[in-house]
Amino acid sequence: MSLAAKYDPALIEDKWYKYWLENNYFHSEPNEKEAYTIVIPPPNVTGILHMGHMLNNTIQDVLIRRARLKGFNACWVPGTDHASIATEAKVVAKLKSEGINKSDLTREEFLKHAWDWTDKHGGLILSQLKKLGASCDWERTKFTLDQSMSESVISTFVDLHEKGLIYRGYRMVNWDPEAKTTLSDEEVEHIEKKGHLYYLKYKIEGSDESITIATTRPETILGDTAVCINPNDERFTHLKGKKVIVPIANRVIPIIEDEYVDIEFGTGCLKITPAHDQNDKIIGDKHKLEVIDIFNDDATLNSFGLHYQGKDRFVVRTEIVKELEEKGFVEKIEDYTNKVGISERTKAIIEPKISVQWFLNMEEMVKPALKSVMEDNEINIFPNKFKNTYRHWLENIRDWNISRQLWWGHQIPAFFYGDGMNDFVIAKTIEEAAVLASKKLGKTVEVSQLKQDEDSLDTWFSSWLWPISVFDGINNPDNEEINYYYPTNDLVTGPDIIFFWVARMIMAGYEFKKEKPFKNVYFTGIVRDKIGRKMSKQLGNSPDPIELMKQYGADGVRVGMLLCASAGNDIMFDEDLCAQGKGFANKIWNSFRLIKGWEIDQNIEQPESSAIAIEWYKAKFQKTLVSIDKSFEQYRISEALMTTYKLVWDDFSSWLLEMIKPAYQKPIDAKTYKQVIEFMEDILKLLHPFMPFLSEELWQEIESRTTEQALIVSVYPELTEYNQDIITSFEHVSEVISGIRTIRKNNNISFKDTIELHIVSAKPEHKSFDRVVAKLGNISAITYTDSQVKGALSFRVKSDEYFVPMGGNINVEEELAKLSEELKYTEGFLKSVDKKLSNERFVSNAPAKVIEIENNKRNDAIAKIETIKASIEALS
RNA sequence: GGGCAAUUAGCUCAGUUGGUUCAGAGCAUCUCGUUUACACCGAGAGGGUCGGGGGUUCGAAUCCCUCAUUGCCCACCA
Repeated sequence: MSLAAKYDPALIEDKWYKYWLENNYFHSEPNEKEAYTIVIPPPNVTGILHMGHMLNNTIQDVLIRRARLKGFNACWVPGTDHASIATEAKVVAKLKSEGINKSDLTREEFLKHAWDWTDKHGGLILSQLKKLGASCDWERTKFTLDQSMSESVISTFVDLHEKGLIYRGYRMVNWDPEAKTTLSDEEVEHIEKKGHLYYLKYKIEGSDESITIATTRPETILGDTAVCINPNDERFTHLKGKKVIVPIANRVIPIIEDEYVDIEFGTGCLKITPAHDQNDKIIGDKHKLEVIDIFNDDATLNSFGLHYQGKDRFVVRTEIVKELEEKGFVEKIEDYTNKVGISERTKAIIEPKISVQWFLNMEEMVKPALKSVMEDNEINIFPNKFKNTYRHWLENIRDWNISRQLWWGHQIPAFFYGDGMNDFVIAKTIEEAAVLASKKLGKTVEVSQLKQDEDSLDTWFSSWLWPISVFDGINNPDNEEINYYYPTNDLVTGPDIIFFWVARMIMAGYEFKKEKPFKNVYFTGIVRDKIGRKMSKQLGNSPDPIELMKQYGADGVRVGMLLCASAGNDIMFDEDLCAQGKGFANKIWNSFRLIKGWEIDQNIEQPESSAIAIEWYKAKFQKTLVSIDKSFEQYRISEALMTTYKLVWDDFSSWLLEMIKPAYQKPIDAKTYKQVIEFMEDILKLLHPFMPFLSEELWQEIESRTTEQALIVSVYPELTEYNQDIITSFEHVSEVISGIRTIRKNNNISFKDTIELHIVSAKPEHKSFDRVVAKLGNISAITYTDSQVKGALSFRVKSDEYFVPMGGNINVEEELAKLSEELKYTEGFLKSVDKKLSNERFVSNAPAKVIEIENNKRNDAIAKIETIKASIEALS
């Protein structure tokens, strides 16, 4: 059967993916082998594949496939995350487009819509991963809202509450007015925003005097309950104990003193709005100030907003400034840039808001998580630099606000029997809650008298259990699977979720399993475009991975991604690299085509050149194998790929195949052929993790295989001792061949014309490669001589000299010029080495080894100078 | 405001304890080549005072100081 001249991925990718699935190669069950486990960072259930996923999952698949080949029981657990706020926002938007308001629906009705949406769009991303070739154990696919996953979440909530770590608190939290929910501190991003600093005059009560405060948020004056000065500020000493009148609202509020106020900033005078600013809240609490909340949940003004009631905060800002100006309360307005918090998900500007929320006390939980990473090296973080980030966050951690005013998620298992803030019990079910409540109150409480908390839990409160809960290790703590697969081996994810997810998984691991969740964390870079911008929908600079795969093949895109994914750096993605990946696939394909096209003759002897070529390649392959292993150990995956790339392209295709290639239309000897096929097979094994489709295709093309013999479940090449001398020897030889090619090129000698080669060498130690040199240089005869050849072209490798006789038909001047330049360079080199060696301090301080090296350099240079001089003489 | 990282060829990056092969790789560029696997090819070539400046050392891309630029993280200054 003949192969097409070009590799066409479209023809084979689906075929092999189906084949792998049908034979259940991705599936893992606990057995006697050592486990190698990765849990996928679960993508949003309704999300679609983007370049970040591509990178992330390609790396995971590389690791998993490699582990499988290396004989581990490889298990890659896939799944999706319900992504409460993101998904709920999508559903709300969709309903809105249909004219339905969330507020008009009951919780049950809304959830019905959300599940419909999830069923319709959910899982798309998983099928996209299949296109990429991801060898996940699909039978294990989990969703964070699955029954068992939800039970895990609820039971850990109950557990933490029993331990006294979960509490309800009336606090200032981050409020997202668009999603109408609170957010954890981690879900708030800070961006710089241009705005203004407004200087507003407040009249002193019973006086004509006024005091000027500076604010960036003039609309909040309606919630002011004090004006604060620094007690040490002499400018305001006379105002101590007085009261001021809030403009427009005309409320009378006190002037208070607190050293918090920076005398230097603004006017040195600060308005206090405890309901809408974190710091003001603290000061307010300290001075027992009244709290006036002027906003509704959507950040429109409420009745405290007076005639601005019902209008949006930013509309009010503009309008109130106008009114203040008209009424003469504005002293001046300056341009001012400050940081504002925005919601990570909805991008809405965060409103600090005081409300009752659920919190998890992190103080104790942080300790084992810190220790395992920073002290015990139980968990390794790559790249190392993220350890600092990790530590800093954990050391400064604050309690985690885990409640969200959302419906899509795990409803908090708190059941209220009364209206009081603490009139609740925590239980896994409402029935259990009734029992508990009865006990607590000393009277029978019916299920019907209980009302469950409306709030849901933060999405991360479920995903932090992921490595445990996917193996049902919360509900069923001692089951076979959790014992076998946990702790997992590698976690591959982006550094942007180090706090959200990674740190919390580590905490959960120690809290609920008393054991780390994974041994290694590998943080990929963030995928950027080739000019360094983060990929985003808004910029439209993110290619569609599915389209890319159509264009370059999944293997091509995988290679393209990995080539630019150098460890520890952001990824500057350039589509050209996928083209390179595709080109590489084609190269491999054609190497195989060449081999496959040979006719085999059982009766011919193996040529000498082939025998030595094979010996050399064996050594080279082994050496490369060591280097690849080393790269993987350090998660230098792009390096491992590049090493493989060069092995295949340069060593295997350009050198080995050229060396053993039979003459045109001549057969190849059986011995060489057999060996080359084995080499090809080993190469396919190395390539498989990177390029699973192409490698499996060629593997099966070599000969027909049983299902047990598929490449995906074959055995990785073993490390053996190798001959370094032959590698060194060949390095010399390849320079010789290169020299011959240069001579041919510079003198327009066609490759079809044979030439002769004379060698002057004191120690002809590379003789064993002479047949190879002859073949690749198209040389009719190689002769060793003692003296320079007259009328010949020459070149030198180390201290050996090579002559191509031209029957005197050469440009003597040109040759002389070349030689004298080489001489000049070598003499200069010798001079510098001599200088070094004549430096007493160098000779007395440098280690013996270094001095020996310098001496060798010196001797080589001297020998070379002699040969060049001899050549010059021979020419002139 | 604090911290971390980066700065090496046109681009993306290696360069492990300072000392063979320390100035490298891949891509791109240029020249030549329709040699019988592959033009998604082959052969060859050019290209960097290792961000600037100082210092330590016999010796620095590598260690120290300083400046500059960029990126990221953290932080309640109105």
